[in-house]
Amino acid sequence: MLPTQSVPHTPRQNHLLAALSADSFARLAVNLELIAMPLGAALCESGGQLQHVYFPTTAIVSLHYVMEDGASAEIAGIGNEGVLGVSLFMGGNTTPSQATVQTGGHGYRLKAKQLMEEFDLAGPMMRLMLRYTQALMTQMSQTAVCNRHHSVEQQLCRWLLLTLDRLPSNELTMTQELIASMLGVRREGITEIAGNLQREGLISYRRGHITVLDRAGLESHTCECYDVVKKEFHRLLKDAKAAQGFA
Amino acid sequence: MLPTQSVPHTPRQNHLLAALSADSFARLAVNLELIAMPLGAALCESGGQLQHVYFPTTAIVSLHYVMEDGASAEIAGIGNEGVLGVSLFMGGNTTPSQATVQTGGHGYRLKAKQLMEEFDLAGPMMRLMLRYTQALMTQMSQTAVCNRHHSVEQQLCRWLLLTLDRLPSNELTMTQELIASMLGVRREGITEIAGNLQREGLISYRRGHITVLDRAGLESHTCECYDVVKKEFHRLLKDAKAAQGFA
DNA sequence: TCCGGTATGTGTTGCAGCGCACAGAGTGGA
DNA sequence: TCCACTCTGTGCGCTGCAACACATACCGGA
Repeated sequence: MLPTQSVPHTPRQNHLLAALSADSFARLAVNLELIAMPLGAALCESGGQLQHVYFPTTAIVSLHYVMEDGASAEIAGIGNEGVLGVSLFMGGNTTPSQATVQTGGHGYRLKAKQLMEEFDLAGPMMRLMLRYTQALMTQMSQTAVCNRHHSVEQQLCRWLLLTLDRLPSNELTMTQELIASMLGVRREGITEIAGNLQREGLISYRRGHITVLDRAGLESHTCECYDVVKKEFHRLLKDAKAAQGFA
Repeated sequence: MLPTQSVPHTPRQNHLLAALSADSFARLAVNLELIAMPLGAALCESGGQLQHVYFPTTAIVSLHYVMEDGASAEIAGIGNEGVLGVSLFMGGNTTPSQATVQTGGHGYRLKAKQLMEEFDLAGPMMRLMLRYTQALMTQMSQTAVCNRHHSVEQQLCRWLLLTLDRLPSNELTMTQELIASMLGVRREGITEIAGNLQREGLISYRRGHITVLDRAGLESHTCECYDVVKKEFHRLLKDAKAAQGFA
C-alpha cells in the first residue's frame, strides 16, 4: 500500500535510518520497502519468525507479552526512534513476545537477509543496531521497575509521554481500554485517572482520542522512569553519527 | 585471590565460555583472569563504566535498578550461564542499572579491549554474545510481566528456581531481607510466604540459608514466567556450538 | 435521523501487599 | 560464655487496585 501524494514519506523519518552515513544508507535504501502499518496489525506472533525488520516512521509498534490466561502487558514500545526485529540480528530469530501496531501509520521494512549482509560487514549499521538494542533493554528494565514500584497514575503519565515523544502531534488515537491493556491494568482504573488528569487540565479526551495539553504537568505526575528511558535513548543514539566515524 | 587447591576452577565452568570452539577459546583463554566475587561486591555502579566483562562460574550477579528514593528491584540475574557487561559490546559502555554479587563465588574476567578485538572479527564470539543478550532481554521482559501480574508467592518461587538453576547445590545462602530487596517487596511478605512453603515441605531454612527440598513443588507454585525464561535460554544457547559452525 | 455497538463513568466489595511496631530467636565475635 | 546485632515472626490498620455490575454517553453507518 502506497502513501498518498499529500504525505511525503522518506526512510529518513526513522531516526536510526537517518543516523546512517550516506554510503551506508545508500546500500540499504534500494531494499527498503514502504509499507502501511494499520492499527492492530500483528507483525509478529509469540514465537513467530519475522521475515523483515521494520523501521516505523509514523507508526508505533508495541512489544507485549500475552500470558496463558490472556492477560498481557507491554514490555516496550517502538516508534520512529527504533526498529522492530532485533531478534533477527541478535541471533535468536524469534522472541516470546508479540508485536502489534499500537498507532497506525507507515514504516519501512527490510528483508532479514539484506540486513544481515550489511551486518556481517560488522560496520556502522551493526554498531547502530546494537546501541539501539541497548536502549531497548533500558526501556524493558525500567518497565519492570515501574511495574513493581509506581502507581498506575505515574505509569499512565510515563506511557503517555513516551508515546507522545514518538508522535508528531500532541494527540493520540487510543481508547482507554487499549491503554489499560498496554499497561496491564483495569480499564476502570485508566478511566478514573484520565478523568482526574482532565480535571486538572493536563489532558483532554473524547472517545478514543487523547490530547495532551500540559506536557510539563504530565512530567510532574510521572516517575523517574520516564526520564531514565528518555535520557538513555538520547545518550546512546544522540551521537549515532559520531559512532560511525562522522566526528 | 586464588582458589584453594581443593576447588579446581576452569573457565569452562561458565557455559558461554564452554560453548566456544577450541580455537576461539584458546585466543581468549590467555587473557581470562580468575577472580573472587565476594557477596555484596559492587561490580558496577549505576552509570559506571566497566573495565571488564565478567563470566561467573560459581558466583551469581544481580542486575538491579535503585530508584531515587532508595527502593530497588532486580531486573535480571547472571550466573554461570551468562556474562556481565553486555553494554560494553552493545556500544553503550554503561547502563542505568547496578551490578552486585548476590551469591559469592568465583568468575573469570576479560578486559573490554580484549573482548572487542575478538568481537570485531564478527566471529563466533560475537554471535554467541548476541544470542546471550537476547536471552537476557527475555529475562528482563518476563520480570516486567511478572511484576505486573503475579503474586509475590509466584515471584518468590520463580526467583528461587532461577537462582537454583545457577547453583551446584540445592542450598542458597541468602537472608529473607536480601530476597525481598531483590524482588522489590517487603521483607515481612517473604517471611510469611517462606513460612508457608516450609510448612508445605517445599523448602527448609534457617537464618540466611534456604534449602530447596521439593523442586517440582516449587514449580507448581510459580507462574509461567519461570518456564518462559528457562526455555528461551535453552533455545538460544543449547546449540551455541552449532551456531558457530560445529554442526 | 435513528440505532446499535462501543467507549466511558461510577459504585460496591474484597483482598493483596504496604508501613509500622515490636517481640523473640540465632549466630558470630569478644 | 555472654552480649550485641541481625535475622525472623506476628499483628495491626490502611490503601491501591482488582473483580463485578451496571448506567450513560458518544459516534459512525444505514
